[in-house]
Amino acid sequence: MMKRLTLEKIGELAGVSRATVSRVINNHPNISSHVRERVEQVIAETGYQPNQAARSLASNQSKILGLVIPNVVQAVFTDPYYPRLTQGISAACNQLGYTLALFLFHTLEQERDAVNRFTGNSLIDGLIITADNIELPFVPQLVERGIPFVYIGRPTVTDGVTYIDVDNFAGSYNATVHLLKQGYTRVAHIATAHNTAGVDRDQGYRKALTDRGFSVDETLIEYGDFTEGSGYDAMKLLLAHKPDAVVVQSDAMALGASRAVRDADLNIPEDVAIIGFDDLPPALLSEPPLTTMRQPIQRVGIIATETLIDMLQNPKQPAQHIILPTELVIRGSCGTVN
Amino acid sequence: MMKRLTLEKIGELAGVSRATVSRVINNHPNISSHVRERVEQVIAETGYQPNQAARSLASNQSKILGLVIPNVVQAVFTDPYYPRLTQGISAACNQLGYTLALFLFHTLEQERDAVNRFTGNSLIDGLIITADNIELPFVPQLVERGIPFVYIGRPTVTDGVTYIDVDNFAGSYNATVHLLKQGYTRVAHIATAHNTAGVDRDQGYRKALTDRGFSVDETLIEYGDFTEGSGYDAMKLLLAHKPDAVVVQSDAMALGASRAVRDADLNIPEDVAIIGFDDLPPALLSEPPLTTMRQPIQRVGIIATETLIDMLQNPKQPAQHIILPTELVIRGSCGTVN
DNA sequence: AAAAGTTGTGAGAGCGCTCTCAGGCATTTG
DNA sequence: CAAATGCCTGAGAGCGCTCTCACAACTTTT
Repeated sequence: MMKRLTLEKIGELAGVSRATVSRVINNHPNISSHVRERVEQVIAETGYQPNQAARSLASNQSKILGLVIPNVVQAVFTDPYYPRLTQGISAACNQLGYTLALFLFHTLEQERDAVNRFTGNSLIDGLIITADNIELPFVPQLVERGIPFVYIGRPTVTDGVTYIDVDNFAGSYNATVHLLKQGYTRVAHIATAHNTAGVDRDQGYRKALTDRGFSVDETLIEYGDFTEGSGYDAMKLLLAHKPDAVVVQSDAMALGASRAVRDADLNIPEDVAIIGFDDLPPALLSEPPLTTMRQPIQRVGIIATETLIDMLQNPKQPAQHIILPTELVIRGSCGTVN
Repeated sequence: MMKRLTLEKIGELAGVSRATVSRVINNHPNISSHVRERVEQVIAETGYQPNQAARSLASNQSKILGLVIPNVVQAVFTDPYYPRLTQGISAACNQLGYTLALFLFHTLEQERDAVNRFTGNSLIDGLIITADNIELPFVPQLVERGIPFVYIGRPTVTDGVTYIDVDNFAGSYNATVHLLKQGYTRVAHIATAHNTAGVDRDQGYRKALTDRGFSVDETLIEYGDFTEGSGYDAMKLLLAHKPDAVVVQSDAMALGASRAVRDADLNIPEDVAIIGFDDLPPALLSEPPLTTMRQPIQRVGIIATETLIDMLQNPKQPAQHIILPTELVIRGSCGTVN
């Protein structure tokens, strides 16, 4: 157990001042190359690591980013969406020299005074907010307190908020068009409520129908909450109206829907074709494999992180709205391939 | 955007010194109650939050715990195990006033010099290490450098290492015994290699057989890697040897195994009974619902966190080995209930 | 009633870093 | 050749806390 090293000690060993060592570590220009080399050698030999707390205090930045996942209860367990997103964020953090702190809320109280954990205590430099279906009460508060953050998804109030989203409208539109082009005429929809992604996807579905000369039949639209079970229930209801295809707003619900179809002794895709949304691993394993609209989830995480760090380094720039495209992945459940 | 508050300013407003305010915040004894009240009132009115960096620097502890999940690539996406564990850890952190930092490794290089991120930079106070199947190269290094940590699972070298594990041996033993008691005579096993949990479960399976007078048939044992696909492959191989039941080391593999059974046009549990391990949500949704050995995953996370924080507060105590029990959850796939 | 112990508070020295400022030295300019 | 400019380095002042020490004001002991 060796003694704790400080800048001072490294400077002593290298025969320079603390300030110079600091410059070397922070890659300042205007350091003579032989001094830089000597200092770097001493650092390598001693395995010196700068004290983060002292750095934070002196520089007023912690190099820690916070990832906020509210509403943990349902989604996090069922859906590989969050792990995948986290994966992307973590990768970007590692690469850019940031540490990732995870904030899950387990009680309403924690959610309520969450803002205080991020305010004026120099714990985190910025936040990545993910929200599934409930608009967070603290998003406006974050704006008000001037905490830098990016939002994943599209918030209801977009003013001055930087967000990263996928093109939900186009994704749903294209999925629906794909089915229509195959000749399906009763294309149903399992939607979700209370979230902007769901609204956008719903509009994409409707627009596709009308664009291709179909009218929207409200009895062919049911709502779920992104869980497998809700997809099952919704499909049960839809089957009464004899759809020949269904566009589902998530893979998990699509899997539930196919379970309902099987339970009704119908076949996929012969009796009912199904298209999901997400392209998470379970989609591939279902029988038949699920056709789905792929979201670049991991990329969303990476871009969110990069965008946030960019905001930190260049404040005062206007809020950005980044929309990433989706991609239709055709597999067995939509009747195009056999 | 109000001015940054400091202890000094709060003291000024309350008419006391910085030291006294610090005492109030840290709940020191020997403060007169009227002073304490006045200070607390000022803090409440101003919304003052102590600067974490300064605290860390002065007190030499960051109140940040690190969660290390190596080997991300495969498991994290497929398996709700990690999200669930994280959930438990996060809950405990929130409750005990710690912040949770997440460390995922995305490259071998990151894994290799991970230790340095935790050493002598006062970033984290302690670590929670999870490992799935490969023994981490840095566990001995952590011990050597004196970084406080708890290990989730059982490490291969347990000396001086505090770990939290579930009773894998008993779980697997009891699952096997349950099938044997039902009258199944050719009970197969889908095991895993290179991890202590797998070894323990394998031994439990074998012991159960011999205890009840059966001999171990090595052709009835195949290996997977915890993924659905590997369970499918293993079961395909096993079916050649006509098992009438199978004990599987994870739910994900059990789901793969049931897919293989269905693909062979056999029925569960009539032709082959299945018992999984974990009791994660998908188990409930499979057809028939999966009988499984439940692990208290979330509790493991909570206890790991509590144990770690206890170690931080009381160093010098001996390493603890905590083993939590498992519980058999009987559903449709094992032929006991219809 | 003097000595000893308690309790509550303030002063002040760090913790290990960053960053401004000033100055030494070498190089360029008028 | 003096003056101006640029490059490199050190000194030193914080950043906002914690924690020891000292001491004043009481209370208890002898």
